[in-house]
Amino acid sequence: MSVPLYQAKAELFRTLGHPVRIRVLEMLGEGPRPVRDLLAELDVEASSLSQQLAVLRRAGIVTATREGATVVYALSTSDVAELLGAARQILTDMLDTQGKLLAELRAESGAG
Amino acid sequence: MSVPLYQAKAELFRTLGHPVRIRVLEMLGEGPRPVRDLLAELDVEASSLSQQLAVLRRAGIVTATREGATVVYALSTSDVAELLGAARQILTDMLDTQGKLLAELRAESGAG
DNA sequence: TGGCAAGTTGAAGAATTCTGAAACTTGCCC
DNA sequence: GGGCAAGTTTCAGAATTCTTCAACTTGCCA
Repeated sequence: MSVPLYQAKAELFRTLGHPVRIRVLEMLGEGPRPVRDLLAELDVEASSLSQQLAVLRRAGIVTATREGATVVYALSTSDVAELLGAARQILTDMLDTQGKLLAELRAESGAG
Repeated sequence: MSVPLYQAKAELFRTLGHPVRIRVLEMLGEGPRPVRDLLAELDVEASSLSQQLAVLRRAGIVTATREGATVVYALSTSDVAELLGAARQILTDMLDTQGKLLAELRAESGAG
């Protein structure tokens, strides 16, 4: 076996662990986009975005296609959307639980 | 808004981005486990494992319960399993694609 | 109470990752 | 060919994260 699956998973998650990269993936989830568009929405420097795109490219999560002067990025697999969805699910779950705990605490201190 | 969702997602993924933490989550996916058991399967030092467990705890992904001398860990939400499943899906997808590309290349060089 | 097993915590140095600045390609239009 | 727009690459310093070692709790049992 070359790379154990759990290590590949860890690397995949690490690759996703950056706000700009997440936003890029979310935008690409709606369809391919030229770098220019990503840049317009992201409020980061071009070189910085390029770095993050390179990270995603190296990981094989996105593909880049040159069309004349512009470069268009796209998801390599649409499964990425599910991953992001699962993450959102977990986060809302956790926020929910926290909210309930807070409410209980408030109720207790009100009653006690 | 306190923390933007995309940033929370990035932090969540970053939290998962470590081989030991992945393996711990996979084991906990089968049910709660005392640290001792995790340690037995993982081939890392106790203090190192403890560090990684602390990362997962701080992120709210797992919970720790003391039972006498032993500490038992469990997933805070079973949604984590889906996240890991989605990751596996992406990886097998990508390996698959790569495999096909390799096969095509071999076919071409064989034919050419 | 002493001692051991089970974990956790703190800290320092090594290794990675981030960020922004500057330089470098490519393609296009004049 | 000259110049500009669109991206990428390289690099150095700052910030994070990892790993290991040592010290510290807790609970249990003799």
